[in-house]
Amino acid sequence: MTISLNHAKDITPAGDDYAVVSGVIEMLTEDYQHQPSLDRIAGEMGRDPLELQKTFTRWAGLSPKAFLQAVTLDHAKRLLGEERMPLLEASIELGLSGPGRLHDLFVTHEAMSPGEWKEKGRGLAIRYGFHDSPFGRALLMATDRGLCGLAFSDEDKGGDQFALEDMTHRWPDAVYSHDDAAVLPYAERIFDPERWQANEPLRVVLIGTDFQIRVWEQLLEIPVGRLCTYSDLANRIGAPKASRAVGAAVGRNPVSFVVPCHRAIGKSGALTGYHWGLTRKRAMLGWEAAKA
DNA sequence: AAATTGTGTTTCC
DNA sequence: GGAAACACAATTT
Repeated sequence: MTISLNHAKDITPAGDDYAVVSGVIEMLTEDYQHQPSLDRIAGEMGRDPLELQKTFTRWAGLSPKAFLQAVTLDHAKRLLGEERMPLLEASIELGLSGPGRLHDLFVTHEAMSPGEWKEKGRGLAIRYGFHDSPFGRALLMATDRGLCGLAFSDEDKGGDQFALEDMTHRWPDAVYSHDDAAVLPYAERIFDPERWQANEPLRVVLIGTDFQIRVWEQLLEIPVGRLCTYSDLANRIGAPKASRAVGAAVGRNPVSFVVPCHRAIGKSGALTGYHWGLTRKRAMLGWEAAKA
């Protein structure tokens, strides 16, 4: 029995779609110098070329070939290169420097310092749930004040259990309750670019140290399709030599994707690490390149 | 290209 | 408090 339903509207990947697509992405980004053909890719993965291309295109919004061009290091370098000279000035001119200004996702955020967290955090209720996303199975967490966590679950890396523990370990004193329905609106809103509107702001609660929050706020100023180096971020928070510390803070961002930690790269243009997998970071950048 | 040194912040004794 | 670990970067072999 094969699945013959053909809902063109349903973009959400089902089953092993994400596994297939991420496999392709991995292959392409590891091997982009050889510019492997579609047939070759499909052969390697034991899939039908036509079917593979359809799946990939439906999922990523661009063909494997286009993706190959879009997400190689060349792309990263080009984006960075275009911005290089005017980067500091341009970023300010675009109104990026204003405190809590508008940004691409129209996210309104409020910060919770560690002190606040310690006092009020105990007993703070966090609801969480799992939903499919363009980047695989996502774990969302929310307080009554807004979204506070977004993670991803991979079957081969511990699945839901691992993702959940990774997140709950960050705020051990909170009270957690499983409630898929409660976070569904967030899932629908976050992964639909059509709804990134000012009249539909997304409320986010940032829980972290003072330094981390400064870094995360800077991340929020990076527009879709643009990249930023760790040292740029360090400069913008007024700690030019702290790029390494910035990297560590970026990596600890609890609200993955919404706070666009995937748009931070090394100064050389190389894509550095990603908490939820480098492949997913590439996928996000490719997805955004296609939307932007 | 790889190893080395200088870094700031957080975490874990 | 101090050491070790980091999603970095600049400088040396």
